Amino acid sequence: MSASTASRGRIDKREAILDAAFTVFSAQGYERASVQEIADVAGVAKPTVYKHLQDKEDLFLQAMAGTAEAVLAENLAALDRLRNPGDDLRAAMEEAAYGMLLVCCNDRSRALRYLTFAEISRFPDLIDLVPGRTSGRLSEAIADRFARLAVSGYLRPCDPVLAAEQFLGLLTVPAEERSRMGTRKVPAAEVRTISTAAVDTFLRAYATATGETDGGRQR
Amino acid sequence: MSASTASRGRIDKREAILDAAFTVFSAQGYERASVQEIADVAGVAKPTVYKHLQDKEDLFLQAMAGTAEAVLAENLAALDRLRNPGDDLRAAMEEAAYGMLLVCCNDRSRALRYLTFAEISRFPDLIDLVPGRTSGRLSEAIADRFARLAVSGYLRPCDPVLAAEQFLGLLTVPAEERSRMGTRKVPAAEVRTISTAAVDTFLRAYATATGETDGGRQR
DNA sequence: GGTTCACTATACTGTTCTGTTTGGTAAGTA
DNA sequence: TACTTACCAAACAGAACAGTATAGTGAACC
Repeated sequence: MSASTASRGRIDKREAILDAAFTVFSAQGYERASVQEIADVAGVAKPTVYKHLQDKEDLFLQAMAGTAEAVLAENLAALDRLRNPGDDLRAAMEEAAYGMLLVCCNDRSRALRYLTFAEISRFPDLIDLVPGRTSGRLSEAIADRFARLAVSGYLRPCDPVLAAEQFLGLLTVPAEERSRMGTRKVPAAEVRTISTAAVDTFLRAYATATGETDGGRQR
Repeated sequence: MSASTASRGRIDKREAILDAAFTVFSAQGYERASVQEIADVAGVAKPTVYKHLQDKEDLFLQAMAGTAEAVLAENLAALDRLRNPGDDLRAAMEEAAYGMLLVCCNDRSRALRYLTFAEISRFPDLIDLVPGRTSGRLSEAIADRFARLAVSGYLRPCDPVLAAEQFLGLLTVPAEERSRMGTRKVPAAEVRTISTAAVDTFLRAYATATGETDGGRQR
């Protein structure tokens, strides 16, 4: 169990390096982050990093792409609650919204967003790599759900793409505002309140009588 | 009119330096930006920069604070249209929304936002300096307007702070999504469409019969 | 036993940057 | 004329870092 014997796995060092890279990059930014520190955090020597990844840029892009993929998967999992809304559309939307907002508020997701903003001008490839695979894809997926709901008569006829973007706006902006740029941990109860309010506002604007037999009012 | 004779103003070199600093910082990021390049862009020698500003950090923070102040002023000017909504609340909101969204979409405003995200972890002071003075103050100002409108019976009773955040979400998220991280110039007509849609959704959710005698429907 | 492979630790090269210093120029004031 | 103030261009010291090279270790395989 000594340190040297712990050179257990072989190939998964690459994973450890990419994880450490995302951690260090998100804490320090691309320029300030040093490959040596990433190696230290990964528990690996610097030349090992260069054996697995081409250079610092490659390291950064791979780490970002991997994290984006993971965050998107979490969001889509939460959204899946809307695939079979059942007879209570509001309840289904609230669950999905709460799930997605929890994902958006967690540290990794926020770090990914901030890092993308930070480095987009130096790495234009990030456009397709990150927002294209997270907010963009998520927005499309929500639009798909809304289109179905409109066809089924739960929502009034509307542009589903715009509706999806607006829904995300109702959801994320209040949460982002209250997190004070990630320095304040938004408590789960507040996340719940925000997502409930987002669904309420959205349904007041988009629900049909069919979809909201309770009349679209709440509380 | 030679270059040397152009050493016209004395004190406004500071202004030129801060302007150049914001330009270079927003293009390169804090770490990558070099003081030498900022001096070149400002048309000034490097030691002159250090005569006016303490060090690179000071240079950065002053440039950010100044830009934040300017952006907030533009936003508040657009919002002022809501101070006397007149008898057509929808028209007033559309004008205010369009004005604010134009500000949010311009290059300087976007650069300010992205730079803040980028450097927030290295400069925690930015929290009070930038979002505290732009989105935060703007959100408060909108909440003030909404509170008045609710008291006057134009909007239904609601939490004005949350309503303001939601309104900003409806407005900014669709625009941000379509700008593809600032790489796509959103045409003015699309900005108009987005702001109209934001107001429409907002009023469907928040307007009273008093406020929208046309029944809250449009098109 | 010998070879290969993945790794470690350390050190080196070349570059880049900050912040300062030096020496000199031009304008404004007494 | 002498003095001050603001500026310039160039060079400097000190530090940091990317990426590579060197030398050595331990396990797996033939």
